[in-house]
Amino acid sequence: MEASLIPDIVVSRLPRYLQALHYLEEEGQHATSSQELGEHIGISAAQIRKDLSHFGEFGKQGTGYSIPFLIDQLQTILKVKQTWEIALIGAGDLGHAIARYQGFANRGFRVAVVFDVDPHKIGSQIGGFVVQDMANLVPMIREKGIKVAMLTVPADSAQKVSEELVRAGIRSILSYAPIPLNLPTEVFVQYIDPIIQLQHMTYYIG
Amino acid sequence: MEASLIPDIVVSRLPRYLQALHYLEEEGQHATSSQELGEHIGISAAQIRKDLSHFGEFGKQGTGYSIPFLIDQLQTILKVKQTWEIALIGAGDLGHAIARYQGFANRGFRVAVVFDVDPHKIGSQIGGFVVQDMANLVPMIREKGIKVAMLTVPADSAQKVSEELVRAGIRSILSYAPIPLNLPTEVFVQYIDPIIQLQHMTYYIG
DNA sequence: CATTGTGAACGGGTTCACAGCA
DNA sequence: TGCTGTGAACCCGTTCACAATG
Repeated sequence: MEASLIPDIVVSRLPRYLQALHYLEEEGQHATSSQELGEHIGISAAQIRKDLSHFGEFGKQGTGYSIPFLIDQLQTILKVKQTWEIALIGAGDLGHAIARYQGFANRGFRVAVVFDVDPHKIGSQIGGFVVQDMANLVPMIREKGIKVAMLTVPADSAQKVSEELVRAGIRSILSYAPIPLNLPTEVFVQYIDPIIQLQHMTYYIG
Repeated sequence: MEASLIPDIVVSRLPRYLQALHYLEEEGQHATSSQELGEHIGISAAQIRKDLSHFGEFGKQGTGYSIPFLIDQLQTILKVKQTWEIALIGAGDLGHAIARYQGFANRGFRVAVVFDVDPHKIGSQIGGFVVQDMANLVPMIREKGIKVAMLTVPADSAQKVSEELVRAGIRSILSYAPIPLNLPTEVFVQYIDPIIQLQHMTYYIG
C-alpha cells in the first residue's frame, strides 16, 4: 500500500473529500472552500489544501473550489470515473445486504458476481444475481477480468478463499472477516470489523 | 475522541491486538511475543511494545506475553469484560444482517433492541428481535440505559436520527450512513463506508 | 477581500538500540 | 540467550503564516 510519492494517509482522505463534495453538490452548491469542506468532515482547512496540492492546483484564490470540477479531478485521481466490477464472495446475510445495496452506483463500483460454497445457495437468486459455485471462482473471475473483491465468508475460510482470489487475479480485497489475511504484498487488503470500532469507542466511555 | 493522556492512535490499535490474540488462543498457543503478534497484524514489534507500555508491563523478558493474561488486560482497558448493549437503528438488509450476526458474543457486545420507522417492519421479527417503532426510540433507549448504537438508516435520515440518539443518552455511534454526522463533541462517532475503502484501494491499482 | 498554495516551523508518533531481567 | 520496556533519535505529517491572485 505504498509505492508512490504521495503519503498513503493523504490518499485515504481523498474518498472522504469526494463523499462530502457529492453531498454539497446534492445540496445545490456549485462552489466551496477548504474551510467549509473541512467543517463538514472534521478536518482542518490547511490539511485539505495541502492534500490537494499533491495532485495539482484545483482552486481559485478568493473563490475556492468548483464542486463539479473538484469531483471530476478526485474521481480521476482515484480511478473511479470508470466502474469497477466487484466479485462478492459469501452469500450469507451480509453478502445478501451488499448484493442488494443500491449505493455503489455513481461511486465507481458495481457487484458483478456472487459466489458461495453452500449447495443450497448455489443457483438461487439474491439481489438479481444467480449465486455461483465457488468451485468456479478462479476461472470466472479470471475470465471477467475482475480486480476487486469483497469477502463476507466465515473467519475460518477467509484465508483460504482470499488465496484463491489472488490466484484469480484479484488485486484489492475488502474483507469483513475478523482476522488478518496473510497475502502477497502486491495485493491491497482492507478490513471492516465493526467490533474493532466499537471497542475503540468503549475505551472512552466512562 | 481524546481527553486522555494516551494517543488515540494507540487506543485504536488495541482492539486489533485483542483480535489477533483471540486468534492465537484458538490456535492453541499460550504465549506469544511482540514479534510474532506484529507479524500477524502487520505492525512492528517495537510499536506493539511501546503501545502496551502505556498501560503497564504485561510481558516477561525472554518469554514474551501470556496470551490469556494479555487478553484479560486488554479487555479491561477497552472495557469489554462487560457486555455492552447495542441499539440497532434501521431494519433494512444491513440491519437484518447485524441483528443476526453471531460474532458479537465474547467480544463485549450484544444487540439489545432494533428500531425502524417502516410500519410494515414494526412488530415483525428479525433475528429474534421484535422491531420497535422509532417513535419510541428515546424513551426505550433511556429506560434500558443503552449507551452504544449502530446506525443503518438511509443517508437522508441519518443526521436527524443520530440527534435523537444523543437525546436518548447514547454515547457512541457506529454509522453505516455515507455522510458525516454533525453531533456534540462528547459523542463518539465512527463510520463504516465500504466504498470509501474501495476507492482508497483503486488508487493503487494500475 | 477572501481564499488558495506552500515553504518553514512545529509536534508527535515511530523506530532505534540497548540496558535489564527471566 | 531471548525478549521486554524505554529514553533518545529520527522522521514525517500537520499546522502556521503569508505571499500571491482572482
